[in-house]
Amino acid sequence: MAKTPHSNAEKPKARPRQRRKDARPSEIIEAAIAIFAERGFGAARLEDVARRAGVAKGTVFVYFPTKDDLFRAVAQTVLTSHLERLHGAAADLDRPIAELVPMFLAQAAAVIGEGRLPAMMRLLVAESRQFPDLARVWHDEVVSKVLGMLTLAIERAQARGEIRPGNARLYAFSIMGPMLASALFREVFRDTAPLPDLPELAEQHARTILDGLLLPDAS
Amino acid sequence: MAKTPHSNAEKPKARPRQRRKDARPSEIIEAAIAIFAERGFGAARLEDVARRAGVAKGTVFVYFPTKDDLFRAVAQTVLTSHLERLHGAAADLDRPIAELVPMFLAQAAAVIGEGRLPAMMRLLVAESRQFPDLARVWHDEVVSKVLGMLTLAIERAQARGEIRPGNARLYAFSIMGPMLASALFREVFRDTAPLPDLPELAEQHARTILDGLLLPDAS
DNA sequence: AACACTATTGACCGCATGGTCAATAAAGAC
DNA sequence: GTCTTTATTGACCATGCGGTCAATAGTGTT
Repeated sequence: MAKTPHSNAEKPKARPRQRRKDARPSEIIEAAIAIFAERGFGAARLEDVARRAGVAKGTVFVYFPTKDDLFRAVAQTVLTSHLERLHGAAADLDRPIAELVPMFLAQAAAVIGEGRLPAMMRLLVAESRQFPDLARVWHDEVVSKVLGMLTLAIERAQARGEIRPGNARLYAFSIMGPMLASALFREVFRDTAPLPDLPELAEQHARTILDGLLLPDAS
Repeated sequence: MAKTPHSNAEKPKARPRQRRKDARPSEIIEAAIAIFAERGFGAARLEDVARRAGVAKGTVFVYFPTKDDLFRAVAQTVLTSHLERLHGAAADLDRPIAELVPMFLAQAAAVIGEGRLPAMMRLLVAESRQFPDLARVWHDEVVSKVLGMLTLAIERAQARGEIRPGNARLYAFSIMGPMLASALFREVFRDTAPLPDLPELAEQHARTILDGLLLPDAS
């Protein structure tokens, strides 16, 4: 961990102090998201968060009494930012499953591809033991809801005779699983492996799930 | 983090010292796997690892100069223990895909359900940024190989006209994704949600992937 | 301009824990 | 039994970082 030789050729700017009580929390949270995503919760230093937020270390503690509290705030922020998008998709569960699945997966690809959800997933996976309450909240607010929506849509389609009988919840796993897996894949192997193209995966997986891999036997 | 009131009604046994140079490393690694799995790398204390291995803290450092080294040893151990099983499965890539996929998924369900691979996955996901070299090794030794085998099997089946054309690597994601996702799901939500039954998922997902969700239109 | 209020600061503290090492005692040689 | 070797120990050190707080300086008020 060699440290830059400390060349004080120029001081770090000493920007004049500013008072912006109400802008601070979100700025600090934003910085924390970046730092946590980069180093993980345990290895992240609050001083780095502070610097990134353009603030002194003490200021962080003014708004978040504890590192844990900051992490909770981060999780909560990312969560709510995604909840809104989720509510939007709650409509049209009764459309034909052959339309719904591709839409669903394309949507998932978009969310995963752009936002900070994958990084948050990584953090939650990493810290689920240290913060079981956060795991629970995310489960109840996101995972369970998404899974529930999908399951419901599937059951309705089954009732309509569109798709095969079978455990609807497991079908939901079949549908979502590859998207989640590839989201984490991208996080973990970002610099190591060729990353799967999300929209392409979404599109092909939708077709696969609906029609199956097998070609009709032409023999 | 209240500490037990330190009732020294009985000392921790003071077991007589033993010298077993060659048995130590594996014992320590075993203990480390347990502790890391339980608390994560960052939060794990080497003293706990030592106690669990029935050894003094200093002894750990005799065999593993650094906490990082211990983690690497842990990752390496779990890796090799799974590599053997992998080689076994390398055979029969040319069997009909309709047999291969269910076998593959059932195998995956078994490995995930019993061993310490899910915990190791969690650790790797968590620490992939701190230990990019480990991420790379796991990718090259496990992920890439599994994906490669599957991809190859799929391409051959395509050449035989068994299954649809399409990006074989993404097909591999479609096949494995749900198993990986549910492995992590179980790790993260172990105490929070009803856990999907792995063999059942494997079996149903195999059928879904092969035949698709849609029923032939009987209208 | 003087003042009051308080957001902000950064030097400081304490603790937890990774890491060291001189002392100790098992195990074997004789 | 005595001696040698060295695996093992646990008290100890050093450091990094979470967390505190008296001092400081924006900002609005008069």
